[in-house]
Amino acid sequence: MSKIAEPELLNRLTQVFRTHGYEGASLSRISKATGLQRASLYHRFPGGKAEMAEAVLKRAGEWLQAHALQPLTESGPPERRLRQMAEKLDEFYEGGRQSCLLDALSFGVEQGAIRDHQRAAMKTWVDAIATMLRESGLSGRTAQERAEDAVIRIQGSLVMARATGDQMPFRRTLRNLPQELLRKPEPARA
Amino acid sequence: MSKIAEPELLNRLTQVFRTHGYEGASLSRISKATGLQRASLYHRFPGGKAEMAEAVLKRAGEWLQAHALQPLTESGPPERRLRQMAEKLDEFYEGGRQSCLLDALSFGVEQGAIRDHQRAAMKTWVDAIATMLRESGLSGRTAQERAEDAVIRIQGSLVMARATGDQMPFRRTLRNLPQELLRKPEPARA
DNA sequence: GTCTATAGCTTGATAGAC
DNA sequence: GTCTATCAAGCTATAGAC
Repeated sequence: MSKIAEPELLNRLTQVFRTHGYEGASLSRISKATGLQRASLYHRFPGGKAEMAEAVLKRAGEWLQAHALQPLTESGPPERRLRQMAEKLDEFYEGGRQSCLLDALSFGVEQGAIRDHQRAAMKTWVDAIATMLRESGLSGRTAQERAEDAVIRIQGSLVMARATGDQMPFRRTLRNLPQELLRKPEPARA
Repeated sequence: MSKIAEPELLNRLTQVFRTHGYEGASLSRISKATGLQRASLYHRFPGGKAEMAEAVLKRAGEWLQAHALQPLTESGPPERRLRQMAEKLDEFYEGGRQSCLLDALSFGVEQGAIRDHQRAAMKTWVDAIATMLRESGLSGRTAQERAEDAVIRIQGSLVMARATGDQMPFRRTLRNLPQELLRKPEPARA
């Protein structure tokens, strides 16, 4: 009878996929984490595990867009906007304790809707930062490369945090991000 | 009768773990990739999949040490040594087409020997770069942070390459690494 | 909308022949 | 050292009661 609220259900699903990856996110684990039996999960997600992963990716993308990327489009000093993004990312990844779904779901997933969604999410993220950097006066190419660098550093520091159990590199990366992205471009070397 | 050579066996095992992660590396897939039946695999690795993963990690660590990190300790200009490391990493990760085991095996693996091995490997890698940067005149703290940054960027660019299918960010990261690591430290801002 | 029960396949792992 | 055959447990997914 009582229906578990969708947001909380997705939160718990997200947690499982982040921690165990796609193949490791068995229905047993999902069932235990959500408190729903297998059949109930299939009622909510007729497409099974793949649909659950898609829903989780979709929701994460929406959260990131609404909370981390949206501030980039607002007014105010560029550095401040980037700090707001960093703040939200720190929250999203729980200071480095949580993995990124774009990484966790990149193993053991055949090409299909999930992979398409991942690719699009990565592009959206990079584009949002690049657009903002261009508006701050950087050239198109520099903006694009630095935006990619930003996402690369975030992803890499999450990998390192997971491998070492140390959150410091992730937090330092977030802290330094605004200055690194906005620093004056150096002229090409001889 | 005929025994498959250990190096080639480990090559194929590595390939499977890199592509599918730990849980996705099923014995069926491993069997198909190596041409050995389940029972034969258990003859080589009595500890089963966990022992295979450990062997693969051990070998990858040795390769990295011998080919990518060892040049850092040799004589010659620091930038040249770093370029040699980058060259070997490009080879190791096949220009970004291959994942890092430290990432692939960080999902769905409980704490134990594999995790210990990962943590140690990450530390060895960072330390080798940091030592080299200190010898090049950077302060201990700057050297440590930049070494962490280097590994972070490599890992992150591999994640991005996998998510987008584009190798360019990975190659650019490797190309810029030497200059980024050796650049003159900026004085702290007001 | 949730449940129990179950189908059918795949998993990691083992026994024993050659 | 490799194989075939097999096991119990796990897996995803479904049927049908409430």
